Amino acid sequence: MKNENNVTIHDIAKALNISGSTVSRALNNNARISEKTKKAVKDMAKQLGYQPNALASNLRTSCTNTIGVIIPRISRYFFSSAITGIEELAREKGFNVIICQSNDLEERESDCVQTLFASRVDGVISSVALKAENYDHYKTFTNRNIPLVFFDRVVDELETSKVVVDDFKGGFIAAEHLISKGCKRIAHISGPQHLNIYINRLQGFLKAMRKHHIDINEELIIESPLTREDGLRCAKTLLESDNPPDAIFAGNDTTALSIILYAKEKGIKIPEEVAVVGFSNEPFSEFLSPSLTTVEQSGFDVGTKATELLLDIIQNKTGNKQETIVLPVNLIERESSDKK
Amino acid sequence: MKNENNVTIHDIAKALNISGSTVSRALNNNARISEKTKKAVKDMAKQLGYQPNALASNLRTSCTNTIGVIIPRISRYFFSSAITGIEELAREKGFNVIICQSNDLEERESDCVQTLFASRVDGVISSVALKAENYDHYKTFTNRNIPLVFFDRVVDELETSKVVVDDFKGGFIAAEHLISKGCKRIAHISGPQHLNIYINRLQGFLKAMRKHHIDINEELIIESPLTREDGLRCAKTLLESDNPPDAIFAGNDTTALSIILYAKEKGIKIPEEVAVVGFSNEPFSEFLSPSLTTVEQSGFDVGTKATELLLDIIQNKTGNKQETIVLPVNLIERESSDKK
DNA sequence: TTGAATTGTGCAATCGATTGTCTTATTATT
DNA sequence: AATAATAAGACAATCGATTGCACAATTCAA
Repeated sequence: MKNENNVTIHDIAKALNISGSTVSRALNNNARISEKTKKAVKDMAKQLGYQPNALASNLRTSCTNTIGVIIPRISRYFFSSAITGIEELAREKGFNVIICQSNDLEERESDCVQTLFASRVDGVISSVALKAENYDHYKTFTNRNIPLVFFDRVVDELETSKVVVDDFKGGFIAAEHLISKGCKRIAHISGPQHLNIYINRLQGFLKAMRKHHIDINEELIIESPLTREDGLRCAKTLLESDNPPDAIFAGNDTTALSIILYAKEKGIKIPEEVAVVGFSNEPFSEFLSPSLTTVEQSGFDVGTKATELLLDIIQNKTGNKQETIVLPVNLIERESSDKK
Repeated sequence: MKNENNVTIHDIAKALNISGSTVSRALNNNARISEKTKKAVKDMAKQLGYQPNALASNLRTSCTNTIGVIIPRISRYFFSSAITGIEELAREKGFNVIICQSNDLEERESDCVQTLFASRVDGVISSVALKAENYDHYKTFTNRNIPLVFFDRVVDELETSKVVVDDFKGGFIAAEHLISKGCKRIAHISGPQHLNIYINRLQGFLKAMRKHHIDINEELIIESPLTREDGLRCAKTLLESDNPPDAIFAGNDTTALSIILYAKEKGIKIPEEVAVVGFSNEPFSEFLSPSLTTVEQSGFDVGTKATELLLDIIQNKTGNKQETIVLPVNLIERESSDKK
């Protein structure tokens, strides 16, 4: 039917016999416009079906009301829930969200930065790629004073605000839980040690071990990219050794999954022979058999908090405060560690 | 360091002592500009670190190189993989993607439409909300000739191109598989019958039953919103009846999951007492115990195909061809139906 | 009554890239 | 050599909203 929707402020102006600038000001509730005029303008706008042209406004004000998000992959539950949190708050505040996936690759991440920059986003929320070791591309934002907030996988060398979960505590309670179950030889499959989250999980783990005076066996702490495949390698290494551990704290649920599958295949009993704890509470962890004890972290909360921080910087020009917010974690006890 | 990046085509023009229009045309490879000039312009652009201002360009050309996506929820694997497919292709072709979640609610979906429309997207890819029964809000796009492509959950009353998987065949092979395993009393938990995908799954199921001359018992076909909770209700209804089925084909994996959990709790053996087949091949289905036989559908492929279609309409102005593309499905046989 | 203060609007430039039309330079045609 | 045809580039308007400044109308004080 109506094919045209090119109602501009000038159409409103013409209809009311006033100027475009007055219409603009009226719509923006500028104090210099009388209430009477404002009402007239708004009524007419509604009547004509006026839709502001964001493009024009953006060009003039050079802000796009859009925030960019860079994440490793959207299909991981933690990240998709973070996005849900980000979107919900952002939309409520009138911001659009553009999402880019790095696929955990440095090069892709660099592309994302370029894309978002070219889109003139007003701010960026990011969780860095696993395989990135150089973060210079983020300077595209920081050099231009485009607000940047990291979450979960954060980078210390970049001075920005950050939102993380309490990985240290997560590692600590996971280890303490296993200790309380009577485990003595506790292994930890740790993630890449250039990422703070894995450093913290490991440190929390070590702290619990020391607190309870349990020997820390270097051989039982291995580093892994924490993929499904490498999890299998780790499982093999640990479970087929001469002196296997009686518990494994895996750096994430995916690795814990690999261990459970491997143990099942080899007839190794979980939790009797080896107890397992993961990290993240991925949706599948509940349905595994045995179901997986894991440390829960809320992607949604992390996303929401990061957005809150970012919008504050954008709207209040608070500058990069370099705040770091730590959100709580908690242990979800399930069968995989349920030794009597 | 450099805080300013306001290099415009006019800066390039000034540096080379030519006009802005020439620079613009040179950068766009316009035929009216000599190769020599083009090279000079491009070199200077690089040298000055020129970044085109998409806002200005968008305003002038009134196309934003952005496509909008409306999905029920990003955290469902099928949809997040669809998005991965959409994004990958879209970015490759120079388009940005804005994602909105309807949370399966009609009202939210309507909001998404408004948001995307206000963002002046060049086209939209959508999978409709489960609880939507009125699709008038989509006319915001169709009335304005904004290309629209549906995927998976499509709406027949709207005349657009569509991408679906072969739900009919999926239902058919699922049922035939159960029949081949010797099941006689086969139940089907079907989804909302205003959505074609669930109609088709049911019809495929019925066809297989008829083909193999198996009685279709009305009591064994129940409709459900296919949530985790309602799955439990269905499990109860079916498994606690006087004459329970020996197989259940669930409309999705979530419902199949509920059945498996319920059966486990009640000590009902799967697949011996009741075989179960799901639909979607959600990531968790592989790890369930017993692992779940299911019909695989590639979200990635669906997303890619939908994007292909949409971009074709946008770029070639092919109009709404009302093409419907059907992608293949295949059965993944696992333990939950592995009767000997 | 006059000048100052206040209030409400209009004018016109602006954001940066695009594009129809016009101008000049070059080449081709006869 | 003269004209037509073509090529290469310049000019200026344009997209639609915003905003500094100018200006008119109204109110107020003295």
